[in-house]
Amino acid sequence: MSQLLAPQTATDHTPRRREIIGAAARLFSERGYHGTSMQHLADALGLQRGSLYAHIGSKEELLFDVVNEGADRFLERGRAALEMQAIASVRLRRLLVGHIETAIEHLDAATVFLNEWRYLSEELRARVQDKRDAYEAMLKEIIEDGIAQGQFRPDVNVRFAARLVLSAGNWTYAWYRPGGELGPTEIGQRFAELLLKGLLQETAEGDR
Amino acid sequence: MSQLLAPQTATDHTPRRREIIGAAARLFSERGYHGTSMQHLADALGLQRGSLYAHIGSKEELLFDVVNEGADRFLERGRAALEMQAIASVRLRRLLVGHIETAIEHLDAATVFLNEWRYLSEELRARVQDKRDAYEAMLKEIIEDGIAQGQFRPDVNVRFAARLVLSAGNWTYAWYRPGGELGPTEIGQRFAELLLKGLLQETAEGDR
DNA sequence: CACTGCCAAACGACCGTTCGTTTGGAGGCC
DNA sequence: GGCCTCCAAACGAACGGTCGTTTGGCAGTG
Repeated sequence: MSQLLAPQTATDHTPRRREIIGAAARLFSERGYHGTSMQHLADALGLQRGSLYAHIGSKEELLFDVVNEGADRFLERGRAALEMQAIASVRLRRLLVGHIETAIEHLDAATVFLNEWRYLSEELRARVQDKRDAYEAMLKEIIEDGIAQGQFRPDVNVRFAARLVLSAGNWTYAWYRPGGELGPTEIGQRFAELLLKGLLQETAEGDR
Repeated sequence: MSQLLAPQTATDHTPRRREIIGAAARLFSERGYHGTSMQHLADALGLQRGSLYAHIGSKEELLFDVVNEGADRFLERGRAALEMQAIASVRLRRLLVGHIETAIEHLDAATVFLNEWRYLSEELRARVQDKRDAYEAMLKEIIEDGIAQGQFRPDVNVRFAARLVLSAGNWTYAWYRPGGELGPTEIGQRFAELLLKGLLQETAEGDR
């Protein structure tokens, strides 16, 4: 009965399977999907190659689990930002901070989500693409609100602004290394600040 | 004699080898390095697997050629922006526009440079890392100049600002598809505009 | 006794690389 | 022109090894 109420959200993965997905996330992010063999994965878990197939259907299914889980985490945070009762800049800030927090707190899964999803077969990739599109739509909606409310410049191209925000968040995995001076939240705040206010001094108008 | 004057710059690759590197760039960017077999590459060139080894040393050497060539193109453009006689915002704009132009005009090589370089062996990867560091240093220098000259906000963190600019440029490969409405130059200009001026209206001061 | 979780072995396919040989010209010499 | 030499380019078979996946059995637990 409670299964019916939570049909898709609570992925009914057995504990052992969750361990395997976690190990796969780490290996896929380090070595890439094609660079990771089932032997690597089995070694990391201390068992034989073939034994994995008692828990999973295929290597690709494993990739999908990692990628899909990553997508869901971003979506969840995005939805929270979208539904805030606040002006656009605050919601945008929340989205970007949430994005970077998610990317860093689950660095392996986020890396796989961003880098390796394209190796999914067409059908599975399409399901991930839908979630990406939905996320981007949320971001655009916030930016459009900001323009309509007169808080953002009226001449900004919504699509480009959204891409810039996503670029800031999506490239994090490429340079972030644990143990840095700043935590995920502070990193997100600083990027949001820069994106909102820009590099130029407000008084400087010498630029074209 | 003239060989001695240009010892390293003019990569002395035979024409056939250049074809192979080009095909490798395309395949590596599409399927990933580990997802591309020598059979794939041979098929794309219309010859046998083993015949490739008359022209190249190894698969990894091929990856290095693609990645290194990509790095050199970015460096060249960065140097041009750094040496401009102009205020910081103009030089920053030039760097970002050049970056995106390079990324799009050589989309395959740029994708491989950004995504697949980490699969190089330690020694080769280090040589690429040096070029990346040099490029980032150029960008930081421009930003520092902008602050020193009073054109950029004095409170911007140089490292973060540089990362934001690089994020904008480096994520391009992930969404750009040929045949869009805007060309590389216009895309770079718009990103630069957004990064310099920010999203907020100048009059809006309600945001913390 | 049934069930889980894993092992050990095997499957055919494909991996990157090596190697001896063949091919089609280009250039020098009579 | 006819002949010989040389060479770059590619072939096609083979190397040892690894790939992802399947299968049958066995020990341990409820």
